[in-house]
Amino acid sequence: MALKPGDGARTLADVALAALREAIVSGEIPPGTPIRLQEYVERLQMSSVPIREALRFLEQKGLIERSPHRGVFVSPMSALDLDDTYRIRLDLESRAVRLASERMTDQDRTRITEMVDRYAKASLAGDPIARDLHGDIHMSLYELSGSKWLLLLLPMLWDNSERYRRLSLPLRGSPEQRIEEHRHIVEAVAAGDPDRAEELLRTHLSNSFEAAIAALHELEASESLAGESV
Amino acid sequence: MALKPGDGARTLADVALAALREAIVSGEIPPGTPIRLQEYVERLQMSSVPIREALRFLEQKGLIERSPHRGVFVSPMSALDLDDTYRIRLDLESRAVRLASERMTDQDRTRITEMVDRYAKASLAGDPIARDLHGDIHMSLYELSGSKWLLLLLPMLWDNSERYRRLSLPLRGSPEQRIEEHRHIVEAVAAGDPDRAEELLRTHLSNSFEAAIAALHELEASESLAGESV
DNA sequence: GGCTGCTAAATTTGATCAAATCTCAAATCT
DNA sequence: AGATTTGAGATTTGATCAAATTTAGCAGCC
Repeated sequence: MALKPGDGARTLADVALAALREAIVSGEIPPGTPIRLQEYVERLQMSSVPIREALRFLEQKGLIERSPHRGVFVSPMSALDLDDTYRIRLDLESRAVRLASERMTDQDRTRITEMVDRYAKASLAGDPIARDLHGDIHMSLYELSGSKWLLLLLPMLWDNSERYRRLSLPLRGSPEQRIEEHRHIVEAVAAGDPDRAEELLRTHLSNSFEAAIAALHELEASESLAGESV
Repeated sequence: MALKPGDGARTLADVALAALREAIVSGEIPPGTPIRLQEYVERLQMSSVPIREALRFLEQKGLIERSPHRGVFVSPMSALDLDDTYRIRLDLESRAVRLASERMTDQDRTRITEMVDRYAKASLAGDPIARDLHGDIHMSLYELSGSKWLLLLLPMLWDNSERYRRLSLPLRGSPEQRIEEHRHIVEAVAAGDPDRAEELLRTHLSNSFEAAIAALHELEASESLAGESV
């Protein structure tokens, strides 16, 4: 068992949730794949109850789709879905950084600046922890918005974006530009400049989107991704 | 049991979900109230398993909040939350009607126009079914957007808005204006005019927001709503 | 040959029971 | 007296087992 209750998670359902989310986001379980209870009972070494709770959660999160009495399936990926995800994310994440820009305390400023530093260091060193730190930065911006609903909605879109982003990772060049993009966004937020923060964020997301689209097309050209119609 | 699997719902968990959602949205269970498993086991005449699954779903939907080993609580309501909800809803629902405007088929046009007619009739007759039809109209617009993610995110915001809207119902005047607002929005969407559809929608939501704010202030003046900090 | 209906296996879904955790008040210690 | 510990009751959480549903294969029929 990779994680036990106590390592941040308080219940087995939380453990199952984290494991399933990671398996889906990483692409380990490809789109369209059915998630069989028995398989994860064995793999996660727990009964089906917490796993089923985690699946209900993930259903409303948009990562899986349920067909009653037939099972749950990893949500399909497609260029349309990617486009849909990013357009909405642009709207909401813009709002988030604007709000964050207007609410920053000194403590927030030092915390998120340090976070970017750690991310930069790990990314340049090729440390795989950089992936988590990258997520932490964006999550922090969501939190700093002070909006309950942005904090609920944006992680849903983030997780879906992340599925495409991981596809594009192998194709990416050096990390310097991406580090600078994050540093500049955070600086604008820390400086309390919503206009600049929003503009930098939009550019950043657009770049990220372009990279994902390219990776996706390359992939769709060869194999055809599982595309169950809902 | 109000609903059995077969009346639209395929599983008991769906039944529990519908019942709990309605109880929360209607205000029957006030904000801050703990939802005790045993109580709903008896009330819904089912074991705790499907109820727990429904609760996980509602948690990610934003209607309840969980405290591990302590229970789940109905999410608090506040002027800030109302404001947060409506601002995001304005962004996303605007996008939805714009997209819908560009995708309407003849079949869609007749279907949603008939829906507005039924809503108008029921509303003028004081038939309580009008409430459901009102929801159906907005849900249809979400669906017609063709966006998976809007269809996932907007009902979350809708449900939360609905909690405030129900508060404001007693204070409202005649339904004629609201009927016309919906008719005009749907006409603009059916006519394929995204700009006009968006503008009418924004006005409609703003009016709805104003009514809710007024009702909320009236209420906050007297009793204090349960306000657990998250 | 192709279609229909039946049976068995696999799987999801639900019920029941047991364990773990939290709450809160009474008891003990300083 | 005030603070800390302990223990009983309530509640959530998890495991196990049973029921219901779907699916796939196969026999029988037109």
